Amino acid sequence: MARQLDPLVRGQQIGDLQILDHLLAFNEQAEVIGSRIQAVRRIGKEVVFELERADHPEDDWLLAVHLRMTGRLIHESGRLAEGRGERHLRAVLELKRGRVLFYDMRRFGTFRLYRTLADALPAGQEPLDRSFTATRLNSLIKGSNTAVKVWLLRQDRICGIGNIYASEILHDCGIDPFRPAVSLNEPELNSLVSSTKKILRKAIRHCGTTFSDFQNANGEVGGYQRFLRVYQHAGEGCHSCGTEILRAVQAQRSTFWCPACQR
DNA sequence: CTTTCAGCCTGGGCGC
DNA sequence: TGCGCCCAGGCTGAAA
Repeated sequence: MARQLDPLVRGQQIGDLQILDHLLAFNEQAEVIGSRIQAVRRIGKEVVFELERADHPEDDWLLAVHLRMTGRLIHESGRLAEGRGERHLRAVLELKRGRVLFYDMRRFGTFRLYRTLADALPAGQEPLDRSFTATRLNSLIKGSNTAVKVWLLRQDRICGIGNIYASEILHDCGIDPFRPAVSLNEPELNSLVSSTKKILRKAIRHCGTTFSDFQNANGEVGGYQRFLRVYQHAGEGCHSCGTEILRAVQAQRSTFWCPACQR
């Protein structure tokens, strides 16, 4: 989403920011209006608009949008999209040319203004950085007995892995989601790192996963769902071995796995 | 420190 | 048609 928004809004001045949903609890519109969007990028799980303010060019403030479950940012130039209506429209970012609309059915999404880049950076390791290695993963796990699937969702350790990809990553590297994180040996840590990078890169390449209402910046659906091997495939045969895919609940989230492939 | 749980919201889908 | 339940790319705070 950040990748698609960037060329559409880069360099444009923010004319207005309308917060339509009080649950967003964002009241720093005055700080944002009038600044220029230098770039849009992803930091952790947030879509971040890097801002440049004419009166304080040395500051690099950042408007960060966390989409949570159902949030989406849709760019529109010219007339309003037909059919979409105002139903779940929560905020509008008015630009010189066009606007960015924030829709969020479940209203879990957040807007935040960071005053420094350091404030915007999450505590967890960025999994697509070169610095994410088996050695680094081992030191992050640091003896944790937490089930590896649950551990992968800890944003203060690794940032950016969500519930779909946690299951997909573990299936890809053949690791049982219930294994304590600390129990992984060196070859397993290595393959977990490479599967994490492989699955996340592929998902980004295909613009994410659509199974209900996810859309990208152009209001189009993602394309990764056809690559899902276990997520929401309970009861079907494993793509690799034919064994029935199982579903269980770990930490109030669904886990999907193949009991034969994943040890 | 850990794990579990309710809660935040809205809606789709299912069985009765 | 309605009702109750389960489920949903996330995360927080309280309790155990």
